Amino acid sequence: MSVPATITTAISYPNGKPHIGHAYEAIATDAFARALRMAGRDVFFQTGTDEHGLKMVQTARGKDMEPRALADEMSQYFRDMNDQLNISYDRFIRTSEPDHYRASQALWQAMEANGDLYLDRYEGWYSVRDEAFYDEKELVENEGGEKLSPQGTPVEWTVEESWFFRLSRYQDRLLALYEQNPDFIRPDSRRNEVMRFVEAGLNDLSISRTSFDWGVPVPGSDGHVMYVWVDALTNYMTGCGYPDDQERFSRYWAQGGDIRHIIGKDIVRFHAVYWPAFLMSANLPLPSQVFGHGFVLNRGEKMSKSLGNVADPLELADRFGVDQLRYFLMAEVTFGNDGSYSPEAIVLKANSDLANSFGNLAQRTLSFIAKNLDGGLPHEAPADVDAALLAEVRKACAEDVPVAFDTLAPSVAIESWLRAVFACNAYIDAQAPWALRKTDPARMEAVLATLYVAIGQLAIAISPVIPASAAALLDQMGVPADVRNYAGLADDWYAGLQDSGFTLSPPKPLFPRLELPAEEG
RNA sequence: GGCGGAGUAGCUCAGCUGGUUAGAGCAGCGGAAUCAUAAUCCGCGUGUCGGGGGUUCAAGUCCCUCCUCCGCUACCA
Repeated sequence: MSVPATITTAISYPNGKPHIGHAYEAIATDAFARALRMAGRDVFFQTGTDEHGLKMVQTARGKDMEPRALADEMSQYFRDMNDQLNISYDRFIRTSEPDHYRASQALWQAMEANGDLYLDRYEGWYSVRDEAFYDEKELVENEGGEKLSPQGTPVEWTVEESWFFRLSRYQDRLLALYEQNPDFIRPDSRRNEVMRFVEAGLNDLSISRTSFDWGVPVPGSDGHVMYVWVDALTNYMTGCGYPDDQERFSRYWAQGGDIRHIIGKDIVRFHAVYWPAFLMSANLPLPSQVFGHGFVLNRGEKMSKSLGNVADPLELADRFGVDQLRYFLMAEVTFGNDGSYSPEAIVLKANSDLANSFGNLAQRTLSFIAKNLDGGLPHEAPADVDAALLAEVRKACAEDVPVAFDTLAPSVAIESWLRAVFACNAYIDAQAPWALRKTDPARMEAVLATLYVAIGQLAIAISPVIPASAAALLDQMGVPADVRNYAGLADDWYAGLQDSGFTLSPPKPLFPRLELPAEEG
């Protein structure tokens, strides 16, 4: 039996609608999860929304709503986005759910039992708008002598009773964790940053609030709700059955298990420092990897509401196609680096790779078979060139692509795959079955059979990235569902398909050519 | 200020512990083919590898320095 795999996105804070960054993370994680399943792994893939905290309270107040009602409404947008982008999550978690309250409180009590929590006072200049305390020296004054935060928001001297977590105790254990597990934080640039941060010394962390009540209540401490990050991070374990479902928990959140968090580079510290410290304190297993991916920029610029360049991922998916968008983001952006997108870039990439190279390869091959063999499958009679092509395709699909996905390098996976696609196009041109049709029909069939197998392999291999299109193609080709995985690449499904008397219908193009967008106004 | 990353063909980027004429994709130019979604295939790059200096028989690849961009972090009290 293979080791179970747990993989998660960060949970999204739903005080605004999803933007392309949310879509990017969901798509990447989905591709990894699908690749893991294709490798035969028992996968648990979770995403969801992080609904507590002051900002939600304030946003709700602005709309004259209750926080919970706002969370209900906004969370749905994220669920819809996931569904429309064909994200194969096993659970969409909401931190407002009862079992999550239970998990958060159990974690809290475990940390408390370990002597890591204490009650103290937190005081300082607090900005309600920023939800943050500032040092005196960070403040600026306006003309009226009123003190403002660096962001220009009003601050007031606030004294708040707060629970603290003894983060300072965990410096050495965290550093040992990073040193013993070089892949715990990836990419390396993020790992370096975190290590420097921890080496510089850790302060205890304020982990409760009394100024609002939209959160998980601190057990046995009336008036306190948990700091959002304590409750947010716990979501990963909630979905794994913590604390009540021991069987499930030991399967998906086990010591030494394969547990990966795919998150944005802006929240690496919470996942790579606070989270393992909480878990150490509670005596629970740690995740095996935290991957901080980059941001997707709009034409190289960071998206912001004031610039008016916030992209709606569903609009892009509508316009260009879900799989086209997925493919673009996975192929064009090196995972871990920032990337850039524009409608032109999406169109260019989708057309050249999907429509022209791969889609057209399938179309020209399948329609040739449908026309010239009445849809009957061509007979194999492999010559050296045929075997060489299949060996190349198989290596790409069964070795290079899975390895790249496993190291969370989708652009590398796609590069290998695309090379194999190019090889097929070169092969069909060199073999020219349209010429063989009159001169050597048997050889023509051998060439077409070779291509049929190759195209099937390619479709299987790329399905984590473009699941719907790949499935549609495999359906057209009659490739059985049970070989649509990495093990199936070694299976001789073609012979079986031929024996079954399968007939190929005239194919329809998979990826319509996209139009270059007119000037955006 | 400290630490770290990045600066390679028009564009996006590969180039591991230094070693044949510095690579890929896209775009561009020329040709072939016509089965196919006017798609495909073949051929074509005189690139100061950010500037300068150094080490070495040999540096994009190591050292120093400078410039630009980015990230993390600390601070001017």
